[in-house]
Amino acid sequence: MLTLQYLREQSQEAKDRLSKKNPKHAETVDAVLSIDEESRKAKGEMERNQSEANLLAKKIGELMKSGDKTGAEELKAQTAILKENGKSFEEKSKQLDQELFDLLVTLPNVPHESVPVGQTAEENINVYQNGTIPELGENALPHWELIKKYDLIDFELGAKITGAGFPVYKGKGARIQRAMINFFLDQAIAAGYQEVMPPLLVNADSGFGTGQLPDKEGQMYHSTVDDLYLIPTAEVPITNIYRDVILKEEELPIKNVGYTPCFRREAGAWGAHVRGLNRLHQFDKVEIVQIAHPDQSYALLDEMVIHVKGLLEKLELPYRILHLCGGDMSFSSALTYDFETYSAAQGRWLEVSSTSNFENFQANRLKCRFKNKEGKNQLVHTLNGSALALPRILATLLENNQTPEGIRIPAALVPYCGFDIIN
RNA sequence: GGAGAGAUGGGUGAGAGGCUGAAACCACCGGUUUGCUAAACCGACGUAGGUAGUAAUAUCUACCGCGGGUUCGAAUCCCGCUCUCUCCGCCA
Repeated sequence: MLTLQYLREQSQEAKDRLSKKNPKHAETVDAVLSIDEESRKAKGEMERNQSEANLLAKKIGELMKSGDKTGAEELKAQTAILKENGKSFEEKSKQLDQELFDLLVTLPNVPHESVPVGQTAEENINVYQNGTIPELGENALPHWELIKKYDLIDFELGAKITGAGFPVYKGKGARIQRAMINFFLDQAIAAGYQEVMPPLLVNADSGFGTGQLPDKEGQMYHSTVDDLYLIPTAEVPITNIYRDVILKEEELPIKNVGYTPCFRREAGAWGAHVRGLNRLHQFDKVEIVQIAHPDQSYALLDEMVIHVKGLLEKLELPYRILHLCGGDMSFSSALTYDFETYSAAQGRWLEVSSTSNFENFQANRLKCRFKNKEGKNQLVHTLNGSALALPRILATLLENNQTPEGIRIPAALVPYCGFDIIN
């Protein structure tokens, strides 16, 4: 959620930048500002009224104590009208606040000035590419065929137990999952992240804190009996650790890493290109999260990018980094880099990480602040990135590393797997 | 699941309709003292929002788990909810 202060003080800049995401937002900004003004006026009236009532109540108290009952009764009569007015002022103010809030939550984060102009994925800018794309030849199999051939994952079995998109990993398929999780966690810990293992279900407050609610409710599994949501990413519980927290400046940056399964309904997203591991309802991901000083957040974003690059290079996978254009960015993000690996048998780039700076957009909802040098509470910046999401890494790894003898495991993973080939 | 107790500022903890935005103690911060450290003493010390001012600041409003209610006036009384603790039951 954008801060009112920013919209008031930099309304033109906000409008210009929001137009990169969608030109319609400029109108919303104007509407927000006009309601804000109205709301402040209403609050002023309400507070003056309340101030008068408080004063009278005090006087009545004094009269009662000195035994002047009739004087007290006279003043009491005067409070009736104030009370009546107070009610209507309060109602009006509440209504305006609600309107303001309802509009404010529809505004996405303001894109960073470097964000490319564009509406679709085609307009993202390829800022980096590394690794060699293997020549697989005629008989190369897509990962869903390889999975069958080597009996690594059973999609039908998962469909029987739960439904489509809930795979059952078996044998070396299960072991390589566990290996990747441990590898990714160890790499993050070595880079200075503290591991956390958060709950997999969250309440509505947490969903709001990171921006899943109220808008993207349909993307999460919802247990209505207890009003809890299955997490779509570890970002939600981990970032919400810092909800309603005032940190010390010297505690920043906070770096957390966590492995969790992620649950996504992916409503409406099913269609072409979702075979095999390309899109699942449940998948595993290691997520890195940072709570940062605003002055440092972009330097830390670069650091996160370097971390993710390191992982992909250790896995020996060809990848590229996209600087997302305004129209392709998520609601909460100010700047996002997507990492894609090239899955050679499918001949496609697959998104395996999304690494973003949210600036104070999430922090404003979370009320996560730090006490700055002037002793004032200031919103932190939040960042997060996948490091990494497993299924498409596995898909790429299987496809790119297939040989007549079997699937070669990259050296970095061998100690974690306990085997160096799947055959 | 049943019974009981509780939730107050960074922490401990008083307050039981008006003198309480909240005692006291501890921590933190600033200062005095000091060879250094410590101690002692003095002072400041919650959050959010509005208004005035370039600003330091002043002033108003709200907040004692959350949401309602009673009252001229609520941390304090009443109702609902959430959470914590203790005992019993069940249980990986």
